[in-house]
Amino acid sequence: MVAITLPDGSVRRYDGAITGEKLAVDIGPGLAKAALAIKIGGVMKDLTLPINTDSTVAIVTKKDPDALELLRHDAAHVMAEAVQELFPKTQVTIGPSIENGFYYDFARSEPFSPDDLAKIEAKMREIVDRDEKIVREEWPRHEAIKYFKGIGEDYKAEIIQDLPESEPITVYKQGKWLDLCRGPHLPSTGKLGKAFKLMKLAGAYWRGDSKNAMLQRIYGTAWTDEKQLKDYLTMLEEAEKRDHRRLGKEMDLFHLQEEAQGAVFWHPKGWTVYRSLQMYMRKRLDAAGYVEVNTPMLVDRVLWERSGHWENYRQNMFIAESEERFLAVKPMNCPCHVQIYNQGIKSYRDLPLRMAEFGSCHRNEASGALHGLMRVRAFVQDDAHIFCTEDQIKSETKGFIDLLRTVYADLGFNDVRVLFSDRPPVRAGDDTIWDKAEGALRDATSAAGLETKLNSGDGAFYGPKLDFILRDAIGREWQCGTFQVDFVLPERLGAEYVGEDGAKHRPVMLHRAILGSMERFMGVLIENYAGKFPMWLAPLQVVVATITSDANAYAQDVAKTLQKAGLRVETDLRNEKINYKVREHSLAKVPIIAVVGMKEAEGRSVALRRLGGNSQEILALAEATDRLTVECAMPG
RNA sequence: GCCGACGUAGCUCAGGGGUAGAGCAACUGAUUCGUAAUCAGUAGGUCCGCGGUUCGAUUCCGCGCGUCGGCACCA
Repeated sequence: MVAITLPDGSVRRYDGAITGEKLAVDIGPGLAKAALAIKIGGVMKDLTLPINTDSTVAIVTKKDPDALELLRHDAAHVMAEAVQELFPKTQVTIGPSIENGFYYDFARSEPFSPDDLAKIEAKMREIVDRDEKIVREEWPRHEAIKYFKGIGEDYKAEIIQDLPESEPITVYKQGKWLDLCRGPHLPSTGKLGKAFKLMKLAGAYWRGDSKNAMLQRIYGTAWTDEKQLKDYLTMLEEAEKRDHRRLGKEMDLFHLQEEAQGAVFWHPKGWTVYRSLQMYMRKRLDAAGYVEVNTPMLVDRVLWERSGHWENYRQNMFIAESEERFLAVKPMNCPCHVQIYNQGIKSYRDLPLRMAEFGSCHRNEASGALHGLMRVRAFVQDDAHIFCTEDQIKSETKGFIDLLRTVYADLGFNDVRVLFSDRPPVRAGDDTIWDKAEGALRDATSAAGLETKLNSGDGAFYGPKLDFILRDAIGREWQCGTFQVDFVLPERLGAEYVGEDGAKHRPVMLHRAILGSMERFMGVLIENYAGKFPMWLAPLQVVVATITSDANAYAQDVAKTLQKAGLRVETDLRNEKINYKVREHSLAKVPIIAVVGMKEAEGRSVALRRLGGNSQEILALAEATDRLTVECAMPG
């Protein structure tokens, strides 16, 4: 007797083993048709798997959110079959489901062309129409290796060889085609449906290692129905519209050019936003008890040797030479901050010392890594180092987390995730120090009530760290803030303080940034707001636009009044219709258009039109000035 | 760095072995208008760079540079 418990709590009993397929038929013909897989004890399995022990199960249909993963994995298989039908000498390697879709990596001597994607997609639709049954088989390991080697699938043979002995070797057949796969899969290719689309071609290293061969990856997206597919494609279009590189050009914020790869030319408007952001940060840092410093960009190699950067990070440092001295352009500010700390004798009464710098750093990033503002070679960190005692780690960690949350909230980000990275394989400092550092950070985060996810082995070479990842308006994640506990650098660079006991002690250094890189954060802000900055950040806050040239003098008066109140204002006195002006400044994302015609001039008023709205508010000039001043005030 | 695609006016893009094209923007003139494009005209090019093939290359081929999409990297 096998007792099967269904999600509604009802129990069905069978004499022998039962498959999900039969179970679904038993429950009803509708379900039988819709069934894609079965969850046994919450684990997704094939519908054809015999169940011979008492189990709690659920039939999975496309309504189940987990069905998407199954569907996408099948899409990868169907694509692989299509590719091998069209391009017989291609080897298949791996093809998982991923967020929003799937990919498959192929090994083939000739590259796929973008035109091939359309052919492959058409072939995939044929395979779906064929509605081939998908059948699972378990093969003896040696036979499987022999088989895959025999048909020239060396990568598959390698995968099998590396699978643990305990793992059964399973093969899924769909029609004449088969693939090594752990499963589970849909019952037939027809169940995939046609809400998929091949998206792009890319290179990818075998097993993700740059020492290995480069394979050809084809990415696709797949959904349970056409509407979802269409929504996803629309979302991509929207994301493209808010791409910071595009908006940077459209809004005249900045540009990049090849003579300064990975470095930003900030235009007046972009720099206005940048400066506003920086002024805001200074205000927050002042309030949180930081002091600000500024340190050299070019520093002799000997300091980097002492700090450990020369050993651990030289490849990414720009080097300069002068009078037989080797200088490095600083990739980080920490060693310089320790130099300031080391001037004079520090007492425990000086701690914690919170030393901030908008530090201009250069890192020689791989050319292929560069990406607009998001990944640059020259950038400014909102960096700071907190020198403190071990006892102060907890309260300083908490203080930092509070500050970070405030800043993110002010900038419109409320969804923040935190990763805890522990010791990396290559590191400075011995294990006792690492035990201490990791322990201290762990204690501090739990004391601050911070939930973290472990990111094993990803710490900085001098200490464990927290990474703060925020989610933007369209759901994308950006790693911005960081917090690192460091017992190593103070030691290497000889930082000390005199304790209450009169003896010398080592301070702990907490490296921390909230925005991370100013450049990158600007990119994140542009994309998050789609260029429609909040008033206090907007490069231009008000345009005073005239209806007729008779109002020009008054418009200039209005502009001057608003400017005196500290607002960023321009006038538009051009001989154009008001429609034209409204359209142009709306497209330029100016938050307020103050329209003035003769009526306003005579009554000393303005007609305010807000970005995104289509109504006007007529206010006396003095009142408009007061209100706008309040609205444009920086938070904090 | 690796794989692939791309590089044409300020911008977005079309074109193609034989004098280089559009829209928007710019400039000039007319229009003085009440909340998302007034009309007319003018000007604008090393078709990324260097080589090669060709009577002739912006177009075809090779190399280089850059950009884009991924991969790897991101202390």
